[in-house]
Amino acid sequence: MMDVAQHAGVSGQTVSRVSNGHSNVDPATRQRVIDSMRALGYRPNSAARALRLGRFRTIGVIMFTLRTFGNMRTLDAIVTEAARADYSVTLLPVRAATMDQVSGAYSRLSEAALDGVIIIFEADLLDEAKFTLPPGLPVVLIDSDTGDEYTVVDTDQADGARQATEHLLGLGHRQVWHIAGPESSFAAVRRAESWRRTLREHGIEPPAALHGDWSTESGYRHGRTLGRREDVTAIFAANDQMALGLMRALHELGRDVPGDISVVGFDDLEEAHSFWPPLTTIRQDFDEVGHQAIRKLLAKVHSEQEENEKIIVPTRLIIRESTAPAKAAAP
Amino acid sequence: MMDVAQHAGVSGQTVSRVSNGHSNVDPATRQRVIDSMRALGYRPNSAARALRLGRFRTIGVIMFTLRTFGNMRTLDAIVTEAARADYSVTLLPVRAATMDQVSGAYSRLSEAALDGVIIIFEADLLDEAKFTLPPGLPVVLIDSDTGDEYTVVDTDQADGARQATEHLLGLGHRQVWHIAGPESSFAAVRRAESWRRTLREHGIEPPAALHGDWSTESGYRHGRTLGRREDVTAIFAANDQMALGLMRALHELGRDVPGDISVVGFDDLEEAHSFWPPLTTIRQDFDEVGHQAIRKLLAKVHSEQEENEKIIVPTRLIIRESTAPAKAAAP
DNA sequence: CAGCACCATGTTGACGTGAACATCGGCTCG
DNA sequence: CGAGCCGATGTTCACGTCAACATGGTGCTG
Repeated sequence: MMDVAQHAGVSGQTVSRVSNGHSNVDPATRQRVIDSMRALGYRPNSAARALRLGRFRTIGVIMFTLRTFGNMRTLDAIVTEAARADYSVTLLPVRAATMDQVSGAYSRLSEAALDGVIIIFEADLLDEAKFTLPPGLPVVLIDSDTGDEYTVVDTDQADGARQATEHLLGLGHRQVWHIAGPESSFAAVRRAESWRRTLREHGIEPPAALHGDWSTESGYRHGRTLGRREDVTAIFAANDQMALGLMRALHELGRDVPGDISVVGFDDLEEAHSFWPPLTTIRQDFDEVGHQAIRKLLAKVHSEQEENEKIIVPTRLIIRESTAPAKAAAP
Repeated sequence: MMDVAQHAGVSGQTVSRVSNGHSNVDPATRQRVIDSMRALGYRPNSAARALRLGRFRTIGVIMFTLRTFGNMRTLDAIVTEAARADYSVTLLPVRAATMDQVSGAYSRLSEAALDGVIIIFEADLLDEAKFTLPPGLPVVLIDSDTGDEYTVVDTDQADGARQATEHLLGLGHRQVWHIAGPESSFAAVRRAESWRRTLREHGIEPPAALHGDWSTESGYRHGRTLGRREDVTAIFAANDQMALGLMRALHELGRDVPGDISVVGFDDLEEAHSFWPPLTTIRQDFDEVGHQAIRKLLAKVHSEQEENEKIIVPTRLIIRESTAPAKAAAP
């Protein structure tokens, strides 16, 4: 900075003012400084700036894996939204649920240059991790369980599962089976609970849920089982990938979708409309989740005095060709 | 830091030594300092540290979109590998190819606290962007075009396309059609070129490639066209998503895969093995790409004196059920 | 026992920036 | 025409850390 100042024949402070776009600088001087910055290839040192200001203009995102569609889309939305506010996003991966890993993330976290963090995290792991979150660091949780301890942005999983189930019931199906996600997933548990509740509200006793692990493979496995049962006519899978595996199993078993069995997924993958048949599913609004998460987090960062709140982002049923009215039942 | 020093009755320097794990500290003193750090909730200030050391332990990743499978997997690998070396990863999204966006990325980049950047970027855009890359910042390119200007980690697109094409020819198909990616994509162009070259090497004059935009939708569109042609028996799609859309179109047209038409994709999506039918495709080793990119970048960061080089990561044909021998041709 | 090496710890200063305050000159207004 | 004000610019200092050097004490060697 001093080099630029000398080159332009001004003081360092004036350079600082130009580089921060402050008002009280003579246009001629400003131009001279800008030219000098160009000439000398000056880049402000963000470490010094952060040190001086106590702010980093960076937020951290803690997540287990990038390999799921939902996490990726959420991250994408967060990054986009953060960039709009001129914040950078730093990724803090946590590989596994071991205590080692969590404290590893902690040591990185505690040293990281962050103004706040967004956590996309299965609930049960948060219990271990929360002890180690640096105090005073603003936090927003996405799709996770918590008391009033944090601000949470939450997709309306329950309503999505209800819509899926009622869609199938509305088509005349007498029972809806469910391929759930892993029991360790908060989202999966809520989808399963809502499915169960919705059936009961319609006077139907739900069968046992089959638990998968979100993978197509697990959907396929359960599909091999369900597909052999003549009484199964409607299946709600807790995500699109399991629905895909499920449909593959049904194809192999010669069961027609939707002729024999209707299938609903959850997520609305980019590809879902090109599955065979195109998949009826529940669309999540990841962009909105990311948007709200950043909005709330930055509010906390700037004002220090934000109440914790819970934001619910709605889901929407997308009807395609994998669902059809139930065949008339034998009287 | 001074608070901790006072609390432990030592000097700031000793606290610094403890916090950096330096050797020459009496175990008793070290313990006292650690206790004080705990008691006071001390966290080292990374801005000050970065200012002092001139290093941030952070690398940037510039990319257009997180919404493609390949980018996501590559990013995942980069983050994992960086974490292993105790580096953080900051995302620098560039939305569109407009000059506005590129200079926006530049202003963020030039102010960002980075030791180096990895660019996952279509080639033609790099031309505009390269002018604005801060000089002296170590750079590694992934899957992009360049002279010797940068170090590049590159998936062996050409060999993958060759394997796909030869696999189909080996099954007895007389011609292989190709649904290519957008012409603006370097990877797409190389796959298309290699497909063309491979056919010529086998004495076959390639038909015109059909250009999609990587989306299932574009695969579907071209599938509607190709599927109507009786002479088409083998199609190589430049990614799995287009292959998926293609197969949906073929199903709709009543063409059997692989009975009537064999299909090969590229990428090996997590879901590809559950497509209907399970997709024969080319697997890319994203983990290796991420690993090599980080390795090379950190080498540059640490030694300043690294030659630019080009690393080629191999691809592999995964044979599933979407390809079958050609029917015996009429004599 | 003198001399010296070595270890634990303390002191000083500089990294680059921007807020707060200081200064200086010109312009307005009574 | 002088007082006061305002805008442009300069000066000083502190942010938290760590490298380099300084200090003082302990123990070993010849």
